[in-house]
Amino acid sequence: MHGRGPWWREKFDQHCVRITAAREIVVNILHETDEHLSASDIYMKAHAISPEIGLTTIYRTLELLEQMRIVQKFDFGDGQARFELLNNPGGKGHHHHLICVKCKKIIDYKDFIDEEINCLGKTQDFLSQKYNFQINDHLVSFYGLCENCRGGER
Amino acid sequence: MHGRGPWWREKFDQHCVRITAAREIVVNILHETDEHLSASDIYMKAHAISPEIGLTTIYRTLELLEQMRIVQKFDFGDGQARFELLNNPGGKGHHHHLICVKCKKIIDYKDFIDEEINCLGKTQDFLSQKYNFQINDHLVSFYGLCENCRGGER
DNA sequence: TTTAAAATGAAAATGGTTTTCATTATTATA
DNA sequence: TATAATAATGAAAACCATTTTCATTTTAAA
Ligand SMILES: [Mn+2]
Ligand SMILES: [Mn+2]
Ligand SMILES: [Zn+2]
Ligand SMILES: [Zn+2]
Repeated sequence: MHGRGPWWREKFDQHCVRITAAREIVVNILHETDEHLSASDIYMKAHAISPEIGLTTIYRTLELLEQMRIVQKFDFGDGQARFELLNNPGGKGHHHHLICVKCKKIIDYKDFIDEEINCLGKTQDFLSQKYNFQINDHLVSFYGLCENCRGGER
Repeated sequence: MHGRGPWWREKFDQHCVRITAAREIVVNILHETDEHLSASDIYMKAHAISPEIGLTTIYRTLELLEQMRIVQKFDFGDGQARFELLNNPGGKGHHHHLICVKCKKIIDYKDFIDEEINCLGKTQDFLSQKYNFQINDHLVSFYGLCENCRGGER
């Protein structure tokens, strides 16, 4: 059942990508947080662990991890990409987002997620037929104002 | 029923924002296209009409229009923001997107949109209660590979 | 070993977007 | 109408996340 090494090893192997110290550190950082970290967030955390790691490597690693479908990249509208692990065992699992447009607070939610996925599934099947698309992913986000930011705008 | 002037006039009035030539041109450009234009797309079109308009004004106008909820800003993952009119009479109306991650082709779809909106409505009501959020918008997008880009990857 | 390929960091370049600032246009006031 | 206050504008510069370049180091293959 269990392989030897971490869950993402086989994905590295499949893609003929080497498991280096820097890459391991990046995956671990993402594994240990439940925030949506930016490249420089990750850089700072990595730097605390291993100061010789460069920001460039962080960017390159994240792109690699994205290609291997180990991480997912998001734009929450604050001017920098943010990343989170995808399909990691014991992780949050697939979820959708609730985003405050003012303070950029992000809430992961799974309420009604099954209904949503079910509904999207139908649409997805239909669209992939109609437009001859190979659909791999979807994104559902709600935008608004969080409790704190609603203050002045009632 | 009908006011005097274009449909967006009252929004400008409400926000105490002046209707200037540049702003009118930007709205008209967005009105006449069914593409998802970037700021520099709009700049080029505006420049063809009225060469003295600066790119800065395009950016400022777009931000203003976004605040007034006349346009909606999107990130489709190609490194620049793209814009489309929101709630314009005779316009496309609310729709969702199908995006090719390779060539960045964007398809507007409304298939099953009612079911989707209905489903999302429930979630939205629930979330706004649970998290005390004022939800103003949602985004639904499918990501994948279009007909052309699927070629090598079957 | 020896050799080829992959990974890395520092520095520079890139490019979309924002800021600054001086000027011009519009509106409010006298 | 004249005058003052405010808003809008464009050019240039600054900003800043991300990418590219390039020389060096690490790793795997022969
Ligand atoms: Mn999340
Ligand atoms: Mn659209
Ligand atoms: Zn907030
Ligand atoms: Zn495509």
